Amino acid sequence: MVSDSELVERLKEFLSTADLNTTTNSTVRKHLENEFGVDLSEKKAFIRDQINLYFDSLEGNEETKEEGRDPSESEGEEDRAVEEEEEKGKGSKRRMSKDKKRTGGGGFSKPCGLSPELQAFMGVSVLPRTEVVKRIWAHIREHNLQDPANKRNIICDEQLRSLFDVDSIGMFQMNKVLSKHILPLATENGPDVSVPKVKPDVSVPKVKRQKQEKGQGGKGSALLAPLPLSDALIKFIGTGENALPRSEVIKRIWNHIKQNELQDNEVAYWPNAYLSLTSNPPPPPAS
DNA sequence: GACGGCAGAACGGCGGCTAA
DNA sequence: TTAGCCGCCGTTCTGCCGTC
Repeated sequence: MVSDSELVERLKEFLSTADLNTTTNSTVRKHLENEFGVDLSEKKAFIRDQINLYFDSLEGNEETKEEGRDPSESEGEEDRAVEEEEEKGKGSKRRMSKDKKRTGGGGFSKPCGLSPELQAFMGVSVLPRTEVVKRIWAHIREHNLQDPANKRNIICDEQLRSLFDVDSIGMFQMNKVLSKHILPLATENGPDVSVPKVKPDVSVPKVKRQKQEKGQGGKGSALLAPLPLSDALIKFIGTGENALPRSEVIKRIWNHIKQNELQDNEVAYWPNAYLSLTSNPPPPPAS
């Protein structure tokens, strides 16, 4: 087996001579696979990281070089490549993902508790969802459990059957069923009782769903949904209505501010206490 | 035709953006 | 200021489209 250090060394050598405008992660990986004569598909992430590190180090060098350069010459090949990509409207996702790289273990990287069945399978009680999926796929490949006719179908062995309770399962269904085995970790304040999101109609493709939702008011529609009002707010509104959309409440407050000339230099000096929803509103300040 | 790149499905949470 | 919306994150493979 090839060591990581050997991989990195050859990767750098290759990148230093390769045409960076045409070289991709997979061409680098294939080159290394040919060179070492081994399958590096399991090293995909590692190779990608090393390529990113290589480019990061290049950018660092470029920046230091550019300090003494004519600013008009500072637009390097990469900038032009980015501009070209933007013109084509392609690659935005990839660029965004690099630029907006998130830190911290939120989302899928958040450690989760595992069901007893999954614990038995994984050998640990806490793992991030991504790691669970990764390990299951490693198990699938190791035992050759993919349906040759349709590699998206997984033929369950005893271990997987104990998890999924079926003889075969689609790769997407697998994730769905896995969610039953991935549990929120208990916090200091007790178990995580966060309310699950209301699931959209999964029979409709995601993009179509989004378009439909936009068509029905889309963004901001939630702001138009009537919300129950506090006693103080009901008293303030003065019409007896006990539920109003948030936007309507704010509109009426602003009407009140304007009617009573409570705004000074674009800043409403209406004291917060006056708007307090837990106490009787004091009279507005005398002008 | 070969190849590269993207979309799509499934999941939950974070952070930026938006509207009033 | 605030609640909600939205995109992204990682992982897998297939199918489609564009480019050479």
